[in-house]
Amino acid sequence: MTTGMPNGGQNLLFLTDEQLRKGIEAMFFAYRGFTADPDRILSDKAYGRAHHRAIHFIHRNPGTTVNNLLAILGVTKQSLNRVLRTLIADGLVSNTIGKVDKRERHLHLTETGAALERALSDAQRNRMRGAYSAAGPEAVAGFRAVLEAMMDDDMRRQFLAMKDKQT
Amino acid sequence: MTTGMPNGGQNLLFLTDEQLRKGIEAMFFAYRGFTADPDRILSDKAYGRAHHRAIHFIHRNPGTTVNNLLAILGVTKQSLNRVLRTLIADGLVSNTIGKVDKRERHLHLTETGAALERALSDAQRNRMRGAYSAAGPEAVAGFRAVLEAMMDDDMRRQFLAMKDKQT
DNA sequence: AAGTAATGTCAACAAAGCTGACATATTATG
DNA sequence: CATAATATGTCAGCTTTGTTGACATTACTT
Repeated sequence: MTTGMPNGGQNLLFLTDEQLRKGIEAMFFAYRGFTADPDRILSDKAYGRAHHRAIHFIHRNPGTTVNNLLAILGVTKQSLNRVLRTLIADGLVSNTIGKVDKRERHLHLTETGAALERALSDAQRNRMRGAYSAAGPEAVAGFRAVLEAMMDDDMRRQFLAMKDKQT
Repeated sequence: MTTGMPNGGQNLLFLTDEQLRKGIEAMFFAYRGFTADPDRILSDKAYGRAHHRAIHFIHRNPGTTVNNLLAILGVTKQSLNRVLRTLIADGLVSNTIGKVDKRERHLHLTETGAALERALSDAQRNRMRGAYSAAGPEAVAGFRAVLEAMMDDDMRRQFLAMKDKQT
């Protein structure tokens, strides 16, 4: 509103420890809300948050390789494999050998997988939509700006790369 | 951005599924950054994120009872007890019998506990401060508004109650 | 042909959540 | 006062999801 300038000096006046602490607590409580709806859906189906993340990013990056997914999720291949194995066995994810490089496996959601993805993301988007419209459009821009600035550099690159791909 | 008015109708136009999805992903990646620094500190000391949360909220609510802490953290008493037991055994948290109700135990950080709390929250505040000043003061207000709107009602009440207590 | 890369898998372990059962004080209530 | 409810602690067992380390297979690169 006021200046819009990247003026380091003035801003610091507002960043008391108390304010920063409230920001920290807001992240904590909000993240709980953020994951609550999908968690409820998943608990019926013997899947957990790890499955949700895999499904989400396979949906976002159809045909992604395992290695790419590992980089996005930031877990070990053993950990991801455990999740992926059940999703493939249950017919939610398909695994096709790469045409150019046959070592790679390209991951896609099946119809069933896409249906679960829709259920999960509908729930999560509903919450996000509610928060966005309660807070107003200016708030949304601020929200996104702070979150983006909070990421590690690597993650921000990942995040922005996905944006460029599919916006 | 555009108008600045609390116009409900227009806003919905901007809330495309894609935009909502980007918000969801921003939360995911930002939360990783948010916890990264404390996690690094804790991994040296055989403590985890659960210990961090307990320490944080005991610091914020000195003298809190176990039941109150359970409500804030949203875990079972068995789970909290495991964490609390080690913190007390290690001399980071003290446990005093209530004066008015002798069933209650009031929790405080010891000197050692407060020192660890400071290390942890310094790291986390530094990240938060960086994000805030990168994003600017308007963004901060928006960030907080969206996060608050994203919480479950119970959690929002907890969150605001702590604000009122110690701002 | 040898080395590197991508993937998968086994085993063992740890953190942190859960349920259920039960014990001990202490307080509240009929 | 006797009984019920509350606050806390603890044991045991189980689940999810992360970790290391080792090793195999296939395919690409040099």
